[in-house]
Amino acid sequence: MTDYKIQNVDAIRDSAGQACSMLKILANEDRLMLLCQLTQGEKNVGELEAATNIQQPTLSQQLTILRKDNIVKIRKDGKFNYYSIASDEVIQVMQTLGSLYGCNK
Amino acid sequence: MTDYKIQNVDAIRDSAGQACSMLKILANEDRLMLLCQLTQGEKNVGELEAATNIQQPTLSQQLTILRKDNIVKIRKDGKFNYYSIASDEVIQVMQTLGSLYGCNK
DNA sequence: ATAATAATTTATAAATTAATAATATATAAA
DNA sequence: TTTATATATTATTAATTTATAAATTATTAT
Repeated sequence: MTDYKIQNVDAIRDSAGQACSMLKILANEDRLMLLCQLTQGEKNVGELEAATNIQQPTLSQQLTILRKDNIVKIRKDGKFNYYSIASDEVIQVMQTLGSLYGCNK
Repeated sequence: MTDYKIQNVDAIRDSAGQACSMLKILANEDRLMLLCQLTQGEKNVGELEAATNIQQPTLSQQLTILRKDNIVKIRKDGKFNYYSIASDEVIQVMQTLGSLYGCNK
């Protein structure tokens, strides 16, 4: 190839890396469905199950992934576990996606 | 679980599906780097290689994926292939990501 | 024609993610 | 304290994605 000017490739890759780890988590239909629901506010697992038709163990699994990456936070109340979105970045991306695909309507 | 009201789950899943197929393509560090570059305008493969340090066959492979999903379009000029972003949705998402992580600066 | 440059394609192994089923834990009600 | 409900965890297999290397095509210049 010809010689072109190289400018702060590492900085760009670093940004891309950060954005990418978030996108990898969003890039799953179940998780996206769950986050869609949570953009409307806190919901417990049963509510999420009813709103998404995702079977319970799968749902719990995906919530665990979201929890571990600090995308959502949990609040326990009796035998119910309530989830809500914890990441401002995710809220913003979900907003953009919602306006493009209507997935948070 | 308790019984909750179910409303248009299928419609939401459909939206999530669409958004998800786009996110799956963005959720790769190399592809994201390339799209970052292309938000600045059309670039040929050599320029993309220099700007990203992605080795050429990998780069070509990822561009093929982006092309097949109509995320980018190609313009051939002599022995150079110029790429640019073809999807308005992707432009919007990249813009949001750029404002959050600075990856299109 | 031959060589050089720009880019793509193909193949394969390794790694990651998703799908599914079974089991376990925690809280509350009977 | 047994039972039911809500939720989480673990294990296993299947599928998808990524990484890497080798070979090929296309265009231009010599």
